[in-house]
Amino acid sequence: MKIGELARESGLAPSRIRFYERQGLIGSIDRGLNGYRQYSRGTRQVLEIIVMAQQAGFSLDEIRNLLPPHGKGDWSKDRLVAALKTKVAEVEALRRRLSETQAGLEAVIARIEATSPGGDCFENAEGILAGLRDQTKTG
Amino acid sequence: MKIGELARESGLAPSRIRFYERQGLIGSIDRGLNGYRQYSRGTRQVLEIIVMAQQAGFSLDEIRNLLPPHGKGDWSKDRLVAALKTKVAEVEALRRRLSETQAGLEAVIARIEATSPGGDCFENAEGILAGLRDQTKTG
DNA sequence: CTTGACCTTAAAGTTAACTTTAAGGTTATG
DNA sequence: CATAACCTTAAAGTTAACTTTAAGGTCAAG
Repeated sequence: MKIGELARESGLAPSRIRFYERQGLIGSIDRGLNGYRQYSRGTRQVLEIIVMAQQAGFSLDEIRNLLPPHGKGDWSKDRLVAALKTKVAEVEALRRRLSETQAGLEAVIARIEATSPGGDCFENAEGILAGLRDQTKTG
Repeated sequence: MKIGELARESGLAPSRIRFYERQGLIGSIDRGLNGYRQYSRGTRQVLEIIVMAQQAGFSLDEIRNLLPPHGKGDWSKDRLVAALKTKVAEVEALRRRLSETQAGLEAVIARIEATSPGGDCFENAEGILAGLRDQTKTG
């Protein structure tokens, strides 16, 4: 399987696949006589794992450290679980912060909609500021 | 008030304040005879508003469009409310996605911890992949 | 009058995760 | 056999939001 085909199947641009190779996320694979990369079916799965991990919020750096050393197919279960748990905690924290942000924004909207139509800039500004500040401190 | 003092009060680096000026987020202000920037108290509030808006997920570009044109102190209330509502919807969507991600990660952790200690790489890999895929599609 | 803490500018550097470009070799098709 | 559609590489460009650097002016203290 050449890179173009892998690209079509995985939905990633060829440049992106080569980039992942340069970054050490996928091993440097076989080449044909012409120098073209020849991929095995497994590579597609590795790519899918990378994309999934990215969606879960892992950086490429983190993913590289989680992926098994090229050649050896062996994840350290403990390391993997630990990393996943850390990431869950991070996601959880981010989620909470977003909830606060959302509540804050909604409060600000309510506040603005309640102002008299002709209110001037800095009255509004300070109201908004106060609203946001309360929310971000409290929430 | 010179830039260093404003920086201390606002907690932002001087370079960051100058950067905001270059980006048109705060107006080009008065200069002393020596060429030093002279800030009024109001600038600090503008900076706080910028930071708050950033925390709410607005990009500097968006903030620039929300902030009143320099000199004129007048927000268009409707434009502001519309932008805030759009942002709330975006935050809401992101929050939902994070919930899914979190559930997915937790499911994957449970799955890994349930595997036999000697499971090999690609069995695990595919299980993880399947778990993540289910979650990201379903959730 | 010199030292150090400020201030000024323009321009270049940083980070992540890629993409684009330039320059060239290969393969399939009419 | 020409032409298009592939493939190769290294290097430079992209974006956001800044920071850092270089080179220099200003100001207060001793």
